[in-house]
Amino acid sequence: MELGKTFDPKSAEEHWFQRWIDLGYFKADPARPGAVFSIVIPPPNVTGQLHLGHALNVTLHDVIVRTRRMQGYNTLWQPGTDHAGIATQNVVERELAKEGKSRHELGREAFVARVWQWRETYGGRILNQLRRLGASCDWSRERFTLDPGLSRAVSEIFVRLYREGLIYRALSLINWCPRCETALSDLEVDHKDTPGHLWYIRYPLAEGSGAVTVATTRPETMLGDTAVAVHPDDARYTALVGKKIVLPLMEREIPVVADAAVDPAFGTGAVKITPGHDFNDFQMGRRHNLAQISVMDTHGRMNDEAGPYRGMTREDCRRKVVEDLTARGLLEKMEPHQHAIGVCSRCETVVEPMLSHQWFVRVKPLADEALAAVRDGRTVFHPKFWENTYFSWMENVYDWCISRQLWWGHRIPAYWCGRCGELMVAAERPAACAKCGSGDLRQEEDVLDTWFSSALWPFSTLGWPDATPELERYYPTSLLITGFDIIFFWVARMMMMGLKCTGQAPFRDVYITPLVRDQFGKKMTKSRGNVVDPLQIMERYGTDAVRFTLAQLSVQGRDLILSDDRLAASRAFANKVWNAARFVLMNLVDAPQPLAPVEVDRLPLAERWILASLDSAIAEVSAAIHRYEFNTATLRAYGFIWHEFCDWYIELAKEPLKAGGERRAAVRWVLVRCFDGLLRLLHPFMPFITEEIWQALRPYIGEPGLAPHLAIAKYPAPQATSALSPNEAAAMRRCIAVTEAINSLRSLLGYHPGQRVEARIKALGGDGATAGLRAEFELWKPYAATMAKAASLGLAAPSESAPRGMVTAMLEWCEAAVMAPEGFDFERARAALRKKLGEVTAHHDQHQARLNNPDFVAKAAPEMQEQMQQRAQELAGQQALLRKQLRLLEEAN
RNA sequence: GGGCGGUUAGCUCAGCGGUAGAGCAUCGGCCUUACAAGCCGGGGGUCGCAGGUUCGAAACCUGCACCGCCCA
Repeated sequence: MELGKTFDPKSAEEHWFQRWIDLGYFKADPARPGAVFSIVIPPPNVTGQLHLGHALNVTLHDVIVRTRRMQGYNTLWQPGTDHAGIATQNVVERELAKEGKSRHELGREAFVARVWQWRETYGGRILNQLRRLGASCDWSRERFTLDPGLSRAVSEIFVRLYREGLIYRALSLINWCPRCETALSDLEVDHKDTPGHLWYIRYPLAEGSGAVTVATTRPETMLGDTAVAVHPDDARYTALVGKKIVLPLMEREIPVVADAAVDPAFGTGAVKITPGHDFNDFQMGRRHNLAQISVMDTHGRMNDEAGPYRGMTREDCRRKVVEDLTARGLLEKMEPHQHAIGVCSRCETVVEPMLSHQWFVRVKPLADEALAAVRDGRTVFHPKFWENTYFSWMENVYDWCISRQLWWGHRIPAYWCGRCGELMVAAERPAACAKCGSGDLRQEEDVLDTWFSSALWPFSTLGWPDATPELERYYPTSLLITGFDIIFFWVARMMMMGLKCTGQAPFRDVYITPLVRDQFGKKMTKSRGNVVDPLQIMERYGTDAVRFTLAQLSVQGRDLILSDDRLAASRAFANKVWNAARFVLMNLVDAPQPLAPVEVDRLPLAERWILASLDSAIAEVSAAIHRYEFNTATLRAYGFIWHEFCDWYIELAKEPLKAGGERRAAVRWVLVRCFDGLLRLLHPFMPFITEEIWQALRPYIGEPGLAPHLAIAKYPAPQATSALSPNEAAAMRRCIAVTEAINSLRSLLGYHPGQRVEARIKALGGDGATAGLRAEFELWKPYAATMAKAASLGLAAPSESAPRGMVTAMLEWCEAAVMAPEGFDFERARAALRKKLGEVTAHHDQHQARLNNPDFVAKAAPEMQEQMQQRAQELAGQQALLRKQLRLLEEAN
């Protein structure tokens, strides 16, 4: 089979992915024996569209999963999506709005049906995009957080936690989004620094003519004030504590209280207390037994408690309150003031702290377990420093508000008796009230926070609470790969719930991916407009190149900056692999299928060298993947393929291929063995191009039980490491160094690339060194001669001086010389030698200075001193030779 | 305000106690039949700043500056 002149990523991507799926290669089978590798995908939001964060995340997943699969692990990669309560409900509501309808007109049941319909139509989009990246998930196991099984897990754990007192319902102050009309958890509120004002308002004392001035950023909430507070040690206000104040506009009497939480340095040191609309005030209110007054409704409009301001929006009310206070001379002043405003992370509406009845998880006991699991190393973060982030959150947890006033989600399994008001929490709807026996039961309207169900993902997807074979086999999972931004939202909560429900931490390792930034180092956000669409760059560069680039830029603990240059370089690499494959296949046209095996130990040096290099690449790449050092892994694979295999071995293979016979047969076998190995090594990073090439190469591979496709072929194992001795490896390094030196001289002397040159080398270090070099030189001389286009390449005796007209270059252990062409301007060569002499001299002086330092002699390790001594001598020798050569060149012309 | 990460060649990053590296870009020479998405060669860095530890620091410690992020 011949490969086309260029690789067509598009057709290969579509073709091979479909084949792999059709053949069921990614299906997990719990019954299969062997070590397990399991991983769950961070379920993307059903409303989601692929962004670079997903692309990176999925690429790294796939690299590991494909590697493990090829290594023979029983592998499960569990895919799916989450239902994204608020986001999805918003999308469908917007759709309805276009039709001039609201969800309330539709009613709950019809609306939910409509959302399901939306989900059927569009919910698979993000997963299809992940497939285009080549994600080798077990797609037959796709799960959705609202699936019956996963919903059952939600009810089950809800009831369990409720019975244990870890879930409770209470009237409390929570974050409320007036636009989404739902409660939010602390984590769903973003704090934005916003320029605002600080208003100084005079609150008159109930008795006498005095007043106290309070400073506030939210004057409209004064309507709900139930106290004024000062610091107990604040001498300015000691006399006021315990006095009454008449709250302006509302004309209500409120007390002045002393509380250590007041910052005397803020504003005037006296603050208004609004327990119904501020978290700090809520706490303070509890300490002082203050009334909690809510002055707004669920839309963020002023309610009856706001008296004359009833019906106004928060914003209008603020203007009116300020106006009224000004009119009464109670507004002392107004200053610009920067402060953090909480906004809904979904819709950016300013959230309102609101008093309401909600359901909460008592997090502390769960967090303690989750903390312990990371502290004692049951779960390990990579990079390790992310554990600090996890700890800091876990150590400062608040109870988690899990109820949402939405229609799309898991409806809370709680029921009220219509007759006696009894509350019952049960997985199944009770037939009758447990207390009075009435059949008039009403289910809680609220649904659960989406993250509540996501927290169960690693085991709910495997069938929990049933003891399924999947749960038995694949839980706990091996690894979680995700971004740092959801350590709190998701990782922490999975840890808590996993430990609570199963007694085991849900994953062994947590790899935190870098953050993808644009080429200017900026975070990609919709508002900046610098979001790059991965599908577009996949079209432009090919999916393999995009994947390779993302993996290559994944350095632990560093952000990832994506640029066109990098992508282009990866595409060039794919092209290189493709062309190398064409070369190999071109030379196999009439070869037997499979090739007859050869005895590795009896192969020539170059063959054993490249096979051993492949082995070391295999070892290093797989070790790097194992340590989650994707950058190291890709660079090593790249280096081997481009610089060892293509630059050297392919070039050296050309001559024996031309020669035919046994030499050709051996080289063919080595080419196939190397290419097979490097394709297997590269497959997890670039699955499509490698499969395409491997299919063409496959007939020549002689392996018992060879897999039909690369996707499930065995991971390459070292085979020839022992066939190359350390001495031979060093010999090849010397061969390469000599070649490079001669090529450098060729360039200096202005030779045309095709022209052959006369060259020779001479060992430094006298007769012994020359004799030592003699044997290996005969072995690698043909390689160096080929690679440096040398018509002749000799090894000179130490006493032999260079013939007239030869120009020399200095290596650490030898000098290499090339005959200059007719009419060459030797001044250029002298300049090169002088430069080299300068370098060597500087270097030598550096060593000598060190050796002359009495402290070094007294304190440095003896081996180090010896090493330095030796090095200095070598450098001195090189200096002397360079000077001699310079002299000779000057005489020559 | 507290914390975390970063600062090494024009760019993106390795190196993390003993001769400063890679890829890309750049410059010079080449269409040498696998590949010009290529080949050969070259240039380019007082390793953010200031102290300290050490015989020796890009690397370890302290402080500072700047960039980015998280939490309050």
